[in-house]
Order: sequence, then structure tokens, then C-alpha cells
Amino acid sequence: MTRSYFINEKGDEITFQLFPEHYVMGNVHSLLFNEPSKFVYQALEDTKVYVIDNESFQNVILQNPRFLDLNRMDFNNMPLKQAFRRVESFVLLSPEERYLKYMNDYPSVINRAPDKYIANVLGITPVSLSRIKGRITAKRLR
Amino acid sequence: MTRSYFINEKGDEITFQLFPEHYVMGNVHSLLFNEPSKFVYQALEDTKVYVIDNESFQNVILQNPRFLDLNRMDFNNMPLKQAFRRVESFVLLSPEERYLKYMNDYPSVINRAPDKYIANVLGITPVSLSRIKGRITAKRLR
DNA sequence: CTCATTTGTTATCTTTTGTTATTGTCGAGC
DNA sequence: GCTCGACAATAACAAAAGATAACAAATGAG
Repeated sequence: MTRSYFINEKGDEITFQLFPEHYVMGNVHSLLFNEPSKFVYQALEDTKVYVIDNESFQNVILQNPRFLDLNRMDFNNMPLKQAFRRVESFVLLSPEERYLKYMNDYPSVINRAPDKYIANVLGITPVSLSRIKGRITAKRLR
Repeated sequence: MTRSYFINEKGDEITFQLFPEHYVMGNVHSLLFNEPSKFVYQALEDTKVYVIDNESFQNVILQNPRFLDLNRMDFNNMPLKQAFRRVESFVLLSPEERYLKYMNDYPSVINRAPDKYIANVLGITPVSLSRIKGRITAKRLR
């Protein structure tokens, strides 16, 4: 389980992404955008780290048109597609619906990452996430 | 000025992106993801349309490592980078801050696209956007 | 120009969220 | 065992957002 986050103006850590196993968290900013990353990358559990220099990476791009598949082992979920889906979820869904979708898409993350991280990923506060969880279980019991 | 939108469960059109001139709106889904697009692409003003088949596009990818720069004429704003920035704005900013940032980033869109489109892009309702605009001008007059 | 449609603003009400503070739980370390 | 710190749940309050309706302004077709 890995985590990427940045620091906002107030100095708080804002979690941007959480990856369970079989995902590769790449430093997309420095590799693709050719600029220093705003993100801090953190391993929440034991994790393999591969280091690749920019030039080698350019060669990977040139030789492999599917280099964008970097983010997932099964080469079926490109960063761009992930990002599109995520923007879609913000445009189309309410926070509660977003949480339900996240639970469905990344079930292995839900019970292993702290809720305060997940709240950031969903674009809401930890308190709001707690309330949403409460509403959902209340509905479930009814 | 062009627009991409999809249809939600209720049957409403939800605007996903708005592009001013000098941007190229590409059908990323069908070309990159190799799947039919959920989006409808619409020209709000006179627009040049280029059609490219999938095979030719694969060649473009293979021959040009910067193919991702598709979305902007000045080749400085890749779709992935745009998508990352947009997710960032949802994670970090309030709806009002998001609108101010959008005004700053796409000033030419603000006064030419209907607010109901812009509201969708920002992930809020048109009514809410109208109130946000009201709050901002109220602050400006104070 | 006129009429009909669309779009934007405003008001009202309800729901949700953010903020802050409090409480309880759990685990690490002493 | 005890304390301390981190995290989640909850409450209370204010602020904002969603839904809806009514009205005004702008747009477009004829």
C-alpha cells in the first residue's frame, strides 16, 4: 500500500492517491511532465521501489507505445484513463456516491488506509466521510 | 469554442470539457483507450474537424513520443497533465476557489460559454454557480 | 419587430458540508 | 499499569450547496 500526497498552503498533507498491491505508483510528474513533482511518495507497507533516470525513461517511451500503462500491472488501466474516470466521478457524483464507487473500485484500500487519507482522495473532510459512512450503515440496517 | 459532454442516468447533458480556440479537442477515449467514447463532441462556434483512423493514429503515437500533446497547439499542455491539474482542483479547492481558478486559467471561456456548461465542468449546479458569482462581485464592491 | 424558448438570477426550504471541540478506542513506548 | 499521541465518531453551529419555483433577461426563429 502506497500513498502520494502534497502539502497545501496551510501546510497540511493532502493525500492524492492510494495504491494497493499490484499497482505501480510512478512519479508521473518528473517522468512525463519533465518537471519536479509536487508530490511526496510514501510506502504505507513494505514496497518495492524501482529507480529509473529520465533518459532511460525516454527510451522506454520511444520503444513501447504502451508506456502509459505504467500504473497497473495488468496493463489495462492507464494513468490518463484513471484520471479521466476520477474527474468524471467529481463531475457526475455526489460525495456519498463517490465513496460508494471508491469502495467498489478499490475495496482493498478501504480497510487498510486511514479514513483521513481516503477523505482527501474523495475531496471531502474526514468528518464528512465519517458522516457518510454513518448514513450508509443506517440505510443498510433499515 | 467546442464542448464535450455525456448523458447521465437521468438523461441530462453534463458538460465535461470546454475548449477555446488554439486547443484541439480530441476523441481521447476512442483513440487512446481503444473503446467507444461516452462523450458527445459539439462545436459551439465554427470549428475545424480533422478525422483520423485508428491505425494512422497508432503510427502517430509510434513516431512521435510527444503524441500526448494532442490537446494543445503549443504542445505545452498534455491531456494527462490537464487531468491531473483538474483532479487537484477538486481535491484542494472549494467550488468558489475552483471557479476563480477556472476564470484565471480559461478567461476566454468564461464569457462565451453558457454558465450552465461551466457549472458542470466545475462539478456544481448552475444555481450554485450563480450564487458564487454573486458572492464574488459582492466582495469586489466592498 | 414579436413571440417563444432558453438562460440566468433570486428566494425559500431542506440537506449536506465544513469547522471546531469532545469523547472513546487503540497501540506504542516508558 | 500508565501516559501520550493518533485516529475515528459524534455533537453543535455556521456556511454552503442542492432542489424547486418564480421572475427577469437574453437569445433565436419566423
